Amino acid sequence: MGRQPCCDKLGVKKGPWTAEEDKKLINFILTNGQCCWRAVPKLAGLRRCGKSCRLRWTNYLRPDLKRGLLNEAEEQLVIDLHARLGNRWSKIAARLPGRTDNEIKNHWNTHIKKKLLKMGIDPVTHEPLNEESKPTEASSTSSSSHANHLPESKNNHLQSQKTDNGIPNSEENSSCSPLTENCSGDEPLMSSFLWGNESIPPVDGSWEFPSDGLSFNDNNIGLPSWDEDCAWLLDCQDFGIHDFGIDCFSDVEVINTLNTLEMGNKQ
DNA sequence: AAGAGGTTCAACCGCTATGTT
DNA sequence: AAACATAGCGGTTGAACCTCT
Repeated sequence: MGRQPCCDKLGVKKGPWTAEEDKKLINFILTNGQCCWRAVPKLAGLRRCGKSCRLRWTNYLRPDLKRGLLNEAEEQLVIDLHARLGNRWSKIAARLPGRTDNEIKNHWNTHIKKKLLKMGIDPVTHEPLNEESKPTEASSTSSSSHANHLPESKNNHLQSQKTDNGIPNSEENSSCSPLTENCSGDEPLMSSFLWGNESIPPVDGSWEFPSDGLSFNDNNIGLPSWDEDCAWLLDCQDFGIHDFGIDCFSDVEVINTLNTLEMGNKQ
């Protein structure tokens, strides 16, 4: 059809990003905001495809990203949402603040799939693998009644309940499932930070990022969305690792970003 | 200690959806 | 309405890392 490639293949670098490239991209986006990814590489002085820049930013450099493995509450939420939405990773990720679709997809394929299989649950249909499948020893520690928790999935998987705007109504069904019941878990600090004393992840609107741009939790910092106004970011120019727009983000966001940058600098 | 095999995850690719002209 | 441009999504890949023998 003669459609142009997303970028000029000649002279476009591929493969892992260097700390220097990361810095350039971060600096550019903090200065100019997210717009026109196709133009970003040129303007930011990167020999990368715009697509690659977008991916790097959304999956790794965004200041609001959480790092590390999903905790059990998040994992359970992913399972529940997957039961309703299927492999719509971006939709699932939209319900988990600070997590990316890529991260969730990877976690699903490497951890959750196996976990479900071990429990005798088909990770695709969320139904028991066979009528008489019995949970293994290991799985019985997680749940002895996981099947009871999943039936809702069956129908919703094919015909997910959606609100008027297309967002599935998970709130009303987000009952604490067997896995979640175990979520006292490995990361009590993280869990308590994320969900407070709740065993159910808060899937309320205040945590949601609008699809048209990042809007940090305005309940606590009252920042404009990135699309509304990026002027507040201008002071972040020429940042060093330790002056990365500290005031702009919540503590965790700042820590995440600093960690990201510092990790990058070690490469 | 070292090699083999398995696992993880960042990044890429191709496709689709949506917006613009 | 058609053609094109761009953003975003989901599947796949491959290098780095880990574990086992």
